[in-house]
Amino acid sequence: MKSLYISELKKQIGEKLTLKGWVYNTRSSGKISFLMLRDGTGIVQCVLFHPNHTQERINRFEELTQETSVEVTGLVKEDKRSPLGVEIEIDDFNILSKSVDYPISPKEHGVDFLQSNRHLWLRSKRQMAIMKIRSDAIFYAREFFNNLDFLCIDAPIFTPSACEGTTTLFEVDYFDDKKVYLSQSGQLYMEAAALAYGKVYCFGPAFRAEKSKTRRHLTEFWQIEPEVAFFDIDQDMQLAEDMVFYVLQKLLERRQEEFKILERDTKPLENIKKPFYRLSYTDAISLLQKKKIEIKWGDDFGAPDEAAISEEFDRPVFVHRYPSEIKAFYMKHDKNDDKLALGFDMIAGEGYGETIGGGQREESIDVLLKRLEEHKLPQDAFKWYLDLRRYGSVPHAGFGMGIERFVQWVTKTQHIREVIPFARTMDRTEP
RNA sequence: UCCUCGGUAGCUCAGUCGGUAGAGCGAGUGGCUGUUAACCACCAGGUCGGGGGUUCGAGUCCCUCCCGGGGAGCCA
Repeated sequence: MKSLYISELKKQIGEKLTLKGWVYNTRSSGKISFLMLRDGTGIVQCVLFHPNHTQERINRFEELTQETSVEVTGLVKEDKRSPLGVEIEIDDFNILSKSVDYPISPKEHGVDFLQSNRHLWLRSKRQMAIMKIRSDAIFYAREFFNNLDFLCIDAPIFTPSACEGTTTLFEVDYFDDKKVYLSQSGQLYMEAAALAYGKVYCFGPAFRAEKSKTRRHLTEFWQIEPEVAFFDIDQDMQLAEDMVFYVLQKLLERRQEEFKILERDTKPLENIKKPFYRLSYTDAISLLQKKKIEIKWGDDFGAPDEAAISEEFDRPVFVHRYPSEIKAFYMKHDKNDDKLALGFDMIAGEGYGETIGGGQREESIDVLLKRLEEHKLPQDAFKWYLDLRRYGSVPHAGFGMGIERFVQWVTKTQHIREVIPFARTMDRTEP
């Protein structure tokens, strides 16, 4: 007997085959029983019409509790009532392993309970849809860079120092009383790689010991970080725009069904066109002041400010050229105004704030040495980084996109914890 | 770290003025020939987060600790 996945059933009408999976739910109505079978690729309804079966099999059907693993043999039939278009007329089934008192019912649950049962919560329809979109977002972001001949260069996770002095790092005991830190960004290493190979990117986890307890923060998240030699800030923003647009189009093409499960209205995403808006920091401040929001030049944006900016536009906005004082030491300053740094953030639409942060890096060793001093950073920790400016330095730029921030926006999910398989937050590291 | 909200049945919650603990869902049992988070009937299920205090009497008031949610700062 052929064994197949539920996602392939539409091409199998009239075939007799075996499906392996788990019980999503059962229903019965007198002489007819229904089994919703889940196998990770989809959910299909299997029908047991009692008059066609032995009493033993009908009794055995009663043992199909939620999440029992089971093997079902039957005929694939077209059925217009089914959302899938097909259903299975059961011949026989075989219980592989029973599931007793499965804690997650198909009804409502609180965030705490679901997070504690994340290992099981992942089996639900909604989580399945989110994970498929996440998987595709990663795949297509990588594909975008591969298509442009970028090299994927992996950055280390153990790092000797901070890439931004301000953020908090997780400290790890290394050998012989040595301390290392979990990487909060691959950027510095991508700069080295860009000067070696021109166009590079990395995709990996980032760790930040920020004591943030919000629906937008994780202590462990994944980001994709390209870096390009001879790029300036404007080319960098263009690259970010092209990447976001590319991934969006692919997701809209491939994941309509998942968006439907998530009840995500895709109109706002479909309406997004190139070019995205560009807004200088200075103009953004005026815009906020015009909206009677209390903010002055030199302040950094908070989450409500970002939301206020994004609601003025029907597509993502790049805010660029921030005051250098609120940006990292490695950012190149604007040659037209030294108070400005050539950095940008991309603010996604619909109230979802900063999704991308990037900019042009300082390539002069003299300027960089001065900056390290100003930021009170230890020079010896950045010795190798300074070498990049010693041996054939060139202008270069890059950015980092938090994949969870992106997926959260695209799926319009309330909590960022739902868009990563196993979330790590300030006070939760289980399961 | 600070602000704020919460912890009552397996889950989601209600519980008035301090007076002896409730619902829906889920589980279980029975019924129903097409159900889509099915429906109908019946039924079991409680250390009211922990500790202390006030009171004749505390889920309810006070103190304290623990746990969780949301937000600020910071960030992707």
